[in-house]
Amino acid sequence: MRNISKEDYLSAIYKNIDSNSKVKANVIAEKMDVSNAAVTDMLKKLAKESLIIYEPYKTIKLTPTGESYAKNIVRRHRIWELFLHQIVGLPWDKVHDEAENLEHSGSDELINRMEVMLNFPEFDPHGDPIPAIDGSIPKQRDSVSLSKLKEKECGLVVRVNDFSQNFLVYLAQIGIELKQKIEVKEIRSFDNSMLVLIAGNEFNISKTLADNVFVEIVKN
Amino acid sequence: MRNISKEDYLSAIYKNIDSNSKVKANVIAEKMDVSNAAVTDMLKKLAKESLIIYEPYKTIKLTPTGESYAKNIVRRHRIWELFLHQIVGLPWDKVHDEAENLEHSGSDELINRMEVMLNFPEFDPHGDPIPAIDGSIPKQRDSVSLSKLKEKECGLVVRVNDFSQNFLVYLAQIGIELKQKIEVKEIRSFDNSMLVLIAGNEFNISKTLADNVFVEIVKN
DNA sequence: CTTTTATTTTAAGTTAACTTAACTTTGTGA
DNA sequence: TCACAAAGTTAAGTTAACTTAAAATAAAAG
Ligand SMILES: [Mn+2]
Ligand SMILES: [Mn+2]
Ligand SMILES: [Mn+2]
Ligand SMILES: [Mn+2]
Repeated sequence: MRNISKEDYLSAIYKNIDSNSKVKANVIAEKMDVSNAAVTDMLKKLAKESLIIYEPYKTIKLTPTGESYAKNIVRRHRIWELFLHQIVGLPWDKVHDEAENLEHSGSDELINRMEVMLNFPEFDPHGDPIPAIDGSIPKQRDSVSLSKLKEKECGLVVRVNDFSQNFLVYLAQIGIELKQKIEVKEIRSFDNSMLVLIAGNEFNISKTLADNVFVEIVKN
Repeated sequence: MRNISKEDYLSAIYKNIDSNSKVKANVIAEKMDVSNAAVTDMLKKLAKESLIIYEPYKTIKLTPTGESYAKNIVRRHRIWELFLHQIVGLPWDKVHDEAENLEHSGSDELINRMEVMLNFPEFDPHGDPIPAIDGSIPKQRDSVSLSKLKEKECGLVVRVNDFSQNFLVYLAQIGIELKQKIEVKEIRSFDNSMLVLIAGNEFNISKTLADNVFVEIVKN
């Protein structure tokens, strides 16, 4: 049977690898909300199974086996998210929590079947790429944080961080969704909040909000 | 978070209550493939939570709370089964194993939403009743085991035991599905096998097979 | 460099869910 | 009715996944 705990650790490791494909144990402890000691414990187990490369006091690296294992879990998670969104009609702010459990259930056969139903999708409801069955990752469009745009610039929403359910609910409320066009009208330099135009309506958004929305810059 | 083990015990207890609403610990151990000692252990925990009534060496009974808890799990299981069958298109022999894991995931909200998508279904793909959200159980049509029919009698399939995947695959192969009409042409008394007519084709079926198919007797 | 702080590991202990082995209770059938 | 098999419990031990507290190491800062 699937080992939920190990799967969650591996996927947390995968999602937190830095530019040097390394992860600090520290970060994992925080993301998983467990003690550092628990992480050390698990790292030893994962290393014993050759899923990670681990030496005391060093940063963690995934082995090729570990990486493909991790990618498979991320794949399951994101396919579930998209399935729940598109087929079941769950709003994008609810899919992450459901998928967090569902990712550990469902045979590969079921996951693949859902992938077919969804017509081999490349991105989940938040714009994150869905690893294919062969481990390849769809290329994402070049994007920058909305907070990087200058006045008068325009962007198409490519991805949003699903870092808080409340955040996603609010985005939906003001009309921010994938592919939506956003124009920056004004930037207030004292707090970096922005006045933006979304589908004909103006909204004032905080720096924090803008930081977590990623857009592809477009003309006009 | 949901407690998978406890949920599986409760649902096993529920599904094995006899005519006196009692269960033997023994039976649970077998169904769950664990030792009797493990069952005793769990029974104490469930009793401490007032989910069952338990006294050493006596048979088990569900409390009202325990019963509604158990029914909820059965409900989840069967809604998942039907969802996988109708929406995802999984064959009826595959849905049980998937649902066995999925039944522990998915918020109540998700389960209810699937129920709506399925238009408040009353029976799962094997003809077992799906408890409603209020705990009520759809009434099943009067049925008898196919093996009870006499020569020349006819029945409509109302329910099948999903006791083996292989069994379900074979049923599908010979055209036995819910609502299918079956006519008994001949019975061989030496082994109680039957020659039956299903959608224009004749098949010889064993007593064991007939034992696990339940039909509503009809004229003609 | 050396001190301080942050990170990581080790040690010891807990809890849930199991196991096997030994013992107790119950129910059956000669 | 009593002997014995079946069912159930207890005892002792294991494993996975955690905890806190203390010790070790690494990184940062003066
Ligand atoms: Mn998870
Ligand atoms: Mn997502
Ligand atoms: Mn289950
Ligand atoms: Mn079923």
